[in-house]
Amino acid sequence: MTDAAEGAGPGARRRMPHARRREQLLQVALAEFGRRGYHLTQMEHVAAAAQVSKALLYQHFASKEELFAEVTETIVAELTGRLNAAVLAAHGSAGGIRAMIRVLFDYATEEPDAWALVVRHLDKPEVGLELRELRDRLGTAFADLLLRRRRADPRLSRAALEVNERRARLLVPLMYGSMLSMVSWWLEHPDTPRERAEQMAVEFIWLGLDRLRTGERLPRADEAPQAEG
Amino acid sequence: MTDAAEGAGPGARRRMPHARRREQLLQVALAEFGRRGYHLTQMEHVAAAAQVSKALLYQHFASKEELFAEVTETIVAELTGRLNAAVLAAHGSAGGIRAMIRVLFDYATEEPDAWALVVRHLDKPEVGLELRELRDRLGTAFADLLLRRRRADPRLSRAALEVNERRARLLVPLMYGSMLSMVSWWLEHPDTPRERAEQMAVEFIWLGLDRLRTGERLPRADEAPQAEG
DNA sequence: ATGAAGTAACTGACCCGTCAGTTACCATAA
DNA sequence: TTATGGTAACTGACGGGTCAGTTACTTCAT
Repeated sequence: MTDAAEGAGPGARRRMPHARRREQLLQVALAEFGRRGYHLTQMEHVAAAAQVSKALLYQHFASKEELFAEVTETIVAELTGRLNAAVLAAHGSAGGIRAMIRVLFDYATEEPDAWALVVRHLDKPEVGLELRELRDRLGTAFADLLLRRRRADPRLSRAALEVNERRARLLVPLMYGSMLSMVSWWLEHPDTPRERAEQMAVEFIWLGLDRLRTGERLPRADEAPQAEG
Repeated sequence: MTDAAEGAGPGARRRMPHARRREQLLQVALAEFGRRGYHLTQMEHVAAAAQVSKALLYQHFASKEELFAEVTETIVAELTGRLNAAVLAAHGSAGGIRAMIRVLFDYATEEPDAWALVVRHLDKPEVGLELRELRDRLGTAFADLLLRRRRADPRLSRAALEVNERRARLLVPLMYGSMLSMVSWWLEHPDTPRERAEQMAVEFIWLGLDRLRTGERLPRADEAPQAEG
């Protein structure tokens, strides 16, 4: 992006100030890690992609792990921030769902490498942990959003609220999984219009969420329910 | 399992016939790969876990890749088989959903290492592909199940059927993602009763699926729908 | 000239895969 | 039963390639 238009001259792109170089390296590293995953990415790949020697890379980052950690931290911070902002700005839970989904589609489109890192390359156990934390943090925030109005309702007893909370927490992985899965699917099927995919996800999740407010609602009986008790 | 009770004697467990040893090695390799993922698992780990030399391992499997491929192939075949059987044996789509979810919970409980391999360790790109194929195969089968009755309905035009099909395919990643995500979440929260998690997933997905038969149904308007058009 | 930006060449460790050699087991004959 | 030879299961030790991280040196801006 910024690197070809940087130094103006034809082959004269070298000798950047420290901070700018660091930024560039982070960007390049993100792309490499995103494309190949942690283990298949070598420090030399990153250096070569930045048209720089490996040693220089090590003057900016003490180790491969540190570089990777910094990259993922950036991603997680960015994505969390976007989602939080979107959810906070949205009106009610339907708007919140639509906003979250839109953020995810946007992010996956704008930053495909970062997205790949988030959803596919969990090979580094440490990162798996971090991402699960991200999911849980988002989940909690979202459950809070859903329950905000109910919490403010003075008619609801503390016990009833707790039941609601537990239900909401159970719904979180379902929503989260559907969203991620839908985005990934859509990326692999570009012929499908994004609007359709988004709308489908919103409605699917919204209907599931509906349970939270309307209470239990079993599958219709018109189709031989479950065979066993 | 069978290895401690095998040779009877205290330290006398060695020298198995070819086929049995091969089975044991596959089992051990599955556990190792499942726990550490492909790249962090070394052939020596597998050999050591089987209380055998690395060289012997290489007499059964030509390479690390081949060993891994054989392991994953086993898993995919097993899981696909179970799911297909469950869906075929179930009555209608509600039963099908419940059956699929039950299979997934069972499998994750009985074979935690295999499960980990399926949902977490996608670091080998090749395996990621295989698993996406698995998902697509299952998705197609499931969409077929859902549409079976509609296809047999002579009143539905070919065009109407096609719309249904397209909708069904869009729903597949949503269902698939929710199911996997719910199982993974439940494994991390053992205090939640499995029945609750299962039931929640069934209802969530069932409601989402409901769209397929009832047609479009937008989120309720009681909550300031979406902000923009 | 001074120091920061940058590199080529190098080191050490790790790990896949191999090979020469050893051990347990089994068949057949004395 | 016991000796003998054949074979399949098994191992220790090492070659060879790869890759994270280092060192000693050069280039450029001010």
